[in-house]
Amino acid sequence: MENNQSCIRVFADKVQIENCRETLQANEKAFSQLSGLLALAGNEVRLKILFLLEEENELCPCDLSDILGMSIPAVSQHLRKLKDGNVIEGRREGQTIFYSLKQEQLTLLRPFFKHIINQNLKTA
Amino acid sequence: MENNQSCIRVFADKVQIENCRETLQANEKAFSQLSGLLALAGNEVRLKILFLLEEENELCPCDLSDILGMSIPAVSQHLRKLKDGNVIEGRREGQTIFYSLKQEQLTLLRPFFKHIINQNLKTA
DNA sequence: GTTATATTTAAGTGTTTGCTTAATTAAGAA
DNA sequence: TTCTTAATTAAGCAAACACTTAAATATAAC
Repeated sequence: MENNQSCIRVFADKVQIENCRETLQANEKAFSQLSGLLALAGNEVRLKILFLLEEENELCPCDLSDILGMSIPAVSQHLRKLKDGNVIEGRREGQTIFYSLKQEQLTLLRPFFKHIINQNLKTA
Repeated sequence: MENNQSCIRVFADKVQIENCRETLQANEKAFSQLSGLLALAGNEVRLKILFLLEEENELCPCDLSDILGMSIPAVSQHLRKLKDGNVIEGRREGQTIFYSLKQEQLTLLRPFFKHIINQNLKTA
């Protein structure tokens, strides 16, 4: 945005624009956090993982690899992102690590799961 | 996944895994569509645009550029993605194009907007 | 100890993303 | 028509993504 060729519209509502700017600023943190979560869920593989964890309660990378038909490292890297994003957590049992959804983000995620189920009902 | 070194766990629940596979397959379309929408909303700039359109009803690329503090082409490209994703639509008025949310996807989007507002209340 | 299993991490790579600047299209005003 | 404004499109590019294969880590079994 070097060359500010901003199209200063004649009819631009300066007050409205200023209000919007303030709203964004006031919610800065919320936008950043929420978009982060949505970006995580915005990957089809990760969305499936989240959905499966909701349905099955907990699953290990090995199972997910089988279910999703993709390599273990690929799954593991997705799980790491979800863990870093505070969406899932792992519990060790011997050599196996069981991942599950963290309660924290569930409020936001549940509508997605419901939506998927609903779509299914529509098709049926 | 050439070299199927799949860790066939001793305790793996084959029935569970098969059920999961079927669930994924049955909802294939829903996963692809929903992850597409979430990927759109998973970009901070686009999330802000969607939020602003909800609040202000409609806005033009020029206004959004001012509000977001980014170049018009950058905004325009985000709008295009949202339009291609069937999330927003444009209405021409002279040289100006006003974008607004499409009713269609609003059911899924509204919880996000509410969440942002709620976060704000918490902070205040 | 050695070996096997479950998982993670690291390095490499092709693809996608999101911006930039410049060119183009579209409508209105002179 | 020419000029200005609003918006889009195109080309280029750095950064992020999502996989791959190979190496490393961690626990359990022998």
